[in-house]
Formats: sequence, C-alpha cells, structure tokens
Amino acid sequence: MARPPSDQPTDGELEILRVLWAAGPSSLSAVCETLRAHREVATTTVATMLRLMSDKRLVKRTGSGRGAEWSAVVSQEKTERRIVDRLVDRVFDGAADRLVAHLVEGGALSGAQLAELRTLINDKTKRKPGK
Amino acid sequence: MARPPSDQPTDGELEILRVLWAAGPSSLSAVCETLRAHREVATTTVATMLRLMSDKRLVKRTGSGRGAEWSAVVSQEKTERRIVDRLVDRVFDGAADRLVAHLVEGGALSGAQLAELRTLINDKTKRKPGK
DNA sequence: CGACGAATTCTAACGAATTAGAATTACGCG
DNA sequence: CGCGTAATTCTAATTCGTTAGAATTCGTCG
Repeated sequence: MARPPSDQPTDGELEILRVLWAAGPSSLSAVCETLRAHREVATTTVATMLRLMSDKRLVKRTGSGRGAEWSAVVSQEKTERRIVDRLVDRVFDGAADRLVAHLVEGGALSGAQLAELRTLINDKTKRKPGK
Repeated sequence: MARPPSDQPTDGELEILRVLWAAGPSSLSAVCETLRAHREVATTTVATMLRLMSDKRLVKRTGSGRGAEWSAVVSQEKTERRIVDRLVDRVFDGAADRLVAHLVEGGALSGAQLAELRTLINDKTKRKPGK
C-alpha cells in the first residue's frame, strides 16, 4: 500500500544521468570511474541501475559486450524542469516566488549571479510584459 | 546496504508538517481532516506517522487522550531551506543560479512576482555589494 | 582457437517509507 | 460511574530504491 512509483529519476538514477549528460555516451566502466570520484560503488551495481533505467526509458544502450555505450534518453533540461516543478508543488504549494526568495535571501547567489539574474528578469518582462 | 537515512522529512512527513505550520497545534482528527481535502487516509496512518515523526523530533505532542494536540518542532523556514539546499546540490551541483534560471525562464513566475524579485535583488546588492 | 577481462543478467537481501487493521487506553459527558 | 468516541499503540504487509555477489555471455588479442 505504498505510494505509486514516481516516473521521475531517483537520486541514484540522477547521479548516473548527470554523468551521461556531462560526458555523453559512455561505457559501463567509464560511468563507474566517474561515479567513484565521489563514492565507492560496485560495477554490478551500476550495471543493474543502467538496466533498470533502460526499462524506464531513461537511458539506452548502443552495441553490446565490449564496445557497448550507454547514453541518456531524457534531456537534462526537461528532467531538471520536472524536478523543480515537483519541488515547487510539494514544498511551496506552487508558490515559485517563495522558492526564489529562499535562494536570494539565503545567500546562495553571488553578486555577479544576482546581476545576471536581474538582466534575465529585464529581458523577460520586456518580452512578455503582461504575463 | 541502502543509503543512509536522510535527517530530512520525507514526502509524507512534509505533508503533515505543512498542515501543522498552517494551522498551528492541532488534534489528530483535525490533521486527518485537512489531509483528506487532498486524499484519502486512515486515521491510524496519520497517528503512526505522527508517532514516528515524534521519534525524529519533527513534531511534539502536548497532553494526551482526548485533548491532545500536535505541533511542529522544526521551523518552516529552516526546513524549506534545507530541502532547497539539498536540491541545489543534488540536481544542480551547487549552481543555485541555474535553478533560478529554470524558474524565470520556465514561466513559473508572474510579472508581478518578477518585479518583486527585482526589488529583492536591488535590496540585496545594495546591502552587500561585494558579496 | 582459447583465455582473459569487460559487460551483462540473474538473484537476493536489506532498509526506508507508507499504509492500515486490531487491540488497547484515555476521557468527557450524561 | 460507565459508555462511547477519540487517541494511541502494536503489529505487519507491501513496495521502492539500493546494493552487490554469482554466474554467464561476449568479444578481442595473442
């Protein structure tokens, strides 16, 4: 009677997706090595995750055996967007502005980043003033 | 061999915390009723969650039996901050500006909210120009 | 062709989270 | 004072995510 499974990537899956987004199509061992920069993980563990992710259509394999390569099927852009949307919903009840306020107030952004953000807002309001 | 437990509230726990943050100290049945506005849930389920959350020091009970009330121990502010920080880390590798860009570009903010955000940024940069 | 290493599949264990029934306890009201 | 309702505790099932060993397959290199 647990909750239905989310169609979104889990933490572990996201970790792998990020490797593939950054490096492009990679062999199993290459993925493992990158992951090991952060933490220990067995090769079979990564293999299992890739297989499950393949079932979920998050990644795909080209070739097999020795020269096989894995690549992301879902785009980084869309995946991140979905994760953020879900957060806004779950935590802030849809009030995205409260999330932004947290980030600005919380000192997560540098001065330069704040300046860039201001430029971004100016562009946005100029292009779509009403909405 | 699963990952270590997060000290952060889970989805279900957050749902309950949000009720308590919004309504203040509440009886079990009051919490249930509020939750049922969104989805069906048995009273014992909520009772169990409150007990577990009590173990984790997320909530506390005052009184017992009939007139008992539950209240949040953790603050909304700090809890939200921690969740956002974790997201920035996990998804954006610490690049908070990329998260904000998603929100602004993705149309999650209204024109008025963008204007407010600009004011917020102006305040912030004026107060702390170097950092 | 045979062996070695990489890749893959199969299998399984475990913890966390969620859900809720059954049983029990605690109170307030009549 | 006891009856009923709310609250609580106890217990357990189920699912998901994570992890990895064992066994197997695949392909290349000598």
